[in-house]
Amino acid sequence: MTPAAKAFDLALLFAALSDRTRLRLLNLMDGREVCVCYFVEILGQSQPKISRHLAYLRRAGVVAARREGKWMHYRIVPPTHAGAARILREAIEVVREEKAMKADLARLGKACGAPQRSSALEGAPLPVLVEALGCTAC
Amino acid sequence: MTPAAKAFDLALLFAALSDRTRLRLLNLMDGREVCVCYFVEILGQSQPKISRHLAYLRRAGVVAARREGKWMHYRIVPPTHAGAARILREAIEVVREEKAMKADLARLGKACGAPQRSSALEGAPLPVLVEALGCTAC
DNA sequence: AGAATATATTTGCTTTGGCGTATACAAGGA
DNA sequence: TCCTTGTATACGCCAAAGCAAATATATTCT
Repeated sequence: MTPAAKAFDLALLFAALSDRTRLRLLNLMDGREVCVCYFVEILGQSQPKISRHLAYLRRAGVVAARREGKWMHYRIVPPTHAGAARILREAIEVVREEKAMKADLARLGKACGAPQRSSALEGAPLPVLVEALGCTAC
Repeated sequence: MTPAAKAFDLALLFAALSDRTRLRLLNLMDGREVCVCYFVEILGQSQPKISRHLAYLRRAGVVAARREGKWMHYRIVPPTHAGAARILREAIEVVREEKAMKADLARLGKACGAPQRSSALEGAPLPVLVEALGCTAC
């Protein structure tokens, strides 16, 4: 059996990708670890809604969470299934081309580097590039 | 606006790919136009179920149908959205590696070239490579 | 300990989607 | 025209999923 033929439900991965909010979250997490408060601020959607979609992605094995004090950081964890990993990468690359997705990333950049951070984000830990993290899951 | 940034709902494409039966259908249609009766025979599932999933794929813009007498032939139609087309191709290539998908294709080959075709398929039109069709949608 | 903050989960509701069964439609043959 | 065959759709049911609002949990601060 080829390594790519393991018991992995690809349909489940596609289900995880089949929601616009989740695609936006993945786009924001591409290459960096992000704190929940940024998602809420940038997507402009309710905190429970964001949390629910993050939980969905976590159950699907697509993201992992790390707690730091009262903050939760989420990052993408590439599936061990080689084909699934290819699909996930391709999905994110394609999605990134959308105007709305670029706008999300721009807002993330602004929220971080802002001269005066948004009041809702005072004290929030900045997103960190995943390469800079200890490789807990790589 | 880049050509890849058109109003195309990628989440909808992923939803179309998020069902195992639909992935099996797409795998069988990869590169060829197939008659519904083969799907029923090879997947071993009820004809209404097959038809419903084909209708779903058609609504999602992923496949097109062609009538020939009482037979309906389905084929994949690559989305005009370049990114969507890449994702669809990648999905099919990954899915094809699964053992069960290879078995489906083997059964399709056998059902066509069989010395005595299965009784359920007597008279059914053979699948045809898409390159051999008039390019009605390419 | 008590209050405040960040996040997660539950509840109740609505929509979507999958299935089996029954039925409708379309085309060809007798 | 009737009958058969291939395919599509309608119906009824149930599970999953999306949402908003409320509540629970975890952590820090005072």
